[in-house]
Amino acid sequence: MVSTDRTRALSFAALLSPPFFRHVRPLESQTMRLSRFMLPTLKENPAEASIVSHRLMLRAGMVRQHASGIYNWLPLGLKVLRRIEAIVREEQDRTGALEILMPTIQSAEPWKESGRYDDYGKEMLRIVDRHDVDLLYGPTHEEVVTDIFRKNVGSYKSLPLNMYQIHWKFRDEVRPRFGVMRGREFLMKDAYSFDTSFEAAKHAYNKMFVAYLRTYERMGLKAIPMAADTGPIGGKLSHEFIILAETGESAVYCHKGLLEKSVPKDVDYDADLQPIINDWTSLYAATDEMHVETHGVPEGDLVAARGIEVGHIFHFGTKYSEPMGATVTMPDGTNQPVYMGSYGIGVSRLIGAIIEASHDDNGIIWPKEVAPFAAGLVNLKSGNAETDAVCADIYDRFRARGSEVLYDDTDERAGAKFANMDLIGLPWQIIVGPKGVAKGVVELKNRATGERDELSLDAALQTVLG
RNA sequence: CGGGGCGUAGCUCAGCCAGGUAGAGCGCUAGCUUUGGGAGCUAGAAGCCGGAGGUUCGAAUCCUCUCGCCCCGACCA
Repeated sequence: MVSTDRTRALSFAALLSPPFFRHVRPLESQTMRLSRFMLPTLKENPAEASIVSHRLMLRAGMVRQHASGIYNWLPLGLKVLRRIEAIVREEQDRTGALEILMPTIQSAEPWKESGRYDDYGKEMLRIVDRHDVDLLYGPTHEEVVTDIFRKNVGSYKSLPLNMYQIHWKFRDEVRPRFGVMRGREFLMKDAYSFDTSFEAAKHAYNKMFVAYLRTYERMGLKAIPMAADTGPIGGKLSHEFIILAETGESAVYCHKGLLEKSVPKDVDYDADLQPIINDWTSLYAATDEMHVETHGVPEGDLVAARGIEVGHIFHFGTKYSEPMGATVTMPDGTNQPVYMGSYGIGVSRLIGAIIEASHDDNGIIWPKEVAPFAAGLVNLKSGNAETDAVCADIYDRFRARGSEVLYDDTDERAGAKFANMDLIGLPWQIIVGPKGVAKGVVELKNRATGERDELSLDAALQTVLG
């Protein structure tokens, strides 16, 4: 039967009725009970994973591989991804950058204009639609954002401008590996700055530089900016942000003083940031391909290590604005190509990097800021009236505070519960057993240090919630 | 893209060389016992042995082709 306007109107109304909105639920009704959660943990190491972060992400039930270099994000993994995204977003917003969302599937046209359609090579996944139009799954977005700019911005008065997005990209890597650290599909924050002069663009670059330092620090990481090769994006000024980790994919070198530097707090992004940049770039730091013998660092002060690239910033001037005609009218009436930069953070890769930097033999150790739950609540004897009651109370109090706790209300044995909690790495474990309850205490375990303390319920909550 | 390896139950793997009707451990289901660091016993469910051809009375096993995945290197957020 063909739907009439009337039936269509009715069904649309039905969509607006309350049941349709049931998925939009306040925190209080989200389930954080393990018995209702999907957490497919693995006791054994999957054969497909060789490095520790990949193994732990699979074992902790965070991700599952869908195809080579392409992953499904399960509930626990998605929670971490969202937390990292939120930190990145906050720090970008703080600089005055504006969030937008560009398509994953792009037209080949602007790429033909910039010349990169031919230059990019096989890493670009090319698609032809039914009308024989050339499309591609975006590996990056300089062309698209430049197109947005030229069609919508025409005056120097609109600058400076920085647009960013947090979105999925695809690069058809020859050899995907290391789980989400080197996947083909990955979540990336990419920002693009537009300015009227080289000097102004330098300031835009510096803002991102500082924002990156802050972003990584909030995730519990020590990232070191290193002079970098600009690669196919082009330009002269570029830094990679590197996390030191044994399993890093490239060799890196830096002065040990960089490991001690502190990250600026309460930054005024309108002020001159050059002193901060100078401070961070005054000491030698370079990736393998930029490393030189004439670095001048005393033997004992040079750190040679392996690193994971978690961010890359470029200033490339008019490389795209010129061929694509992205110009603004200046005060004197002339039209001038804009000076651009682009700034990437590998959001999904960061999860792997954080685990590489923070784990032990028992599993992941999440830094507080990115942990999927603030704490785990372990009922050692589910079904016991006393422990059930205490756990229900704790669970409710967390929810009342708007904080998330993962309540293991299953009837697994204690050992299995402990092992699982250690594996998924929540910062705190609140352990409730019959003996403790009889004494009026719960046990609080710090995942990172392994310390366990018997505390009153209030003291435990105070420690976890702060 | 060069080189190597592997596809058998949800996971880890045995069986393949020397063809004969599919196995173990873990996990899962049920019951009993157990209960503070991945428990024990009993009973179960679960696999077109990656796919397609071929050889053979008979193929997980031999041959050919194909698809997928992993590892090492060269390349990349």
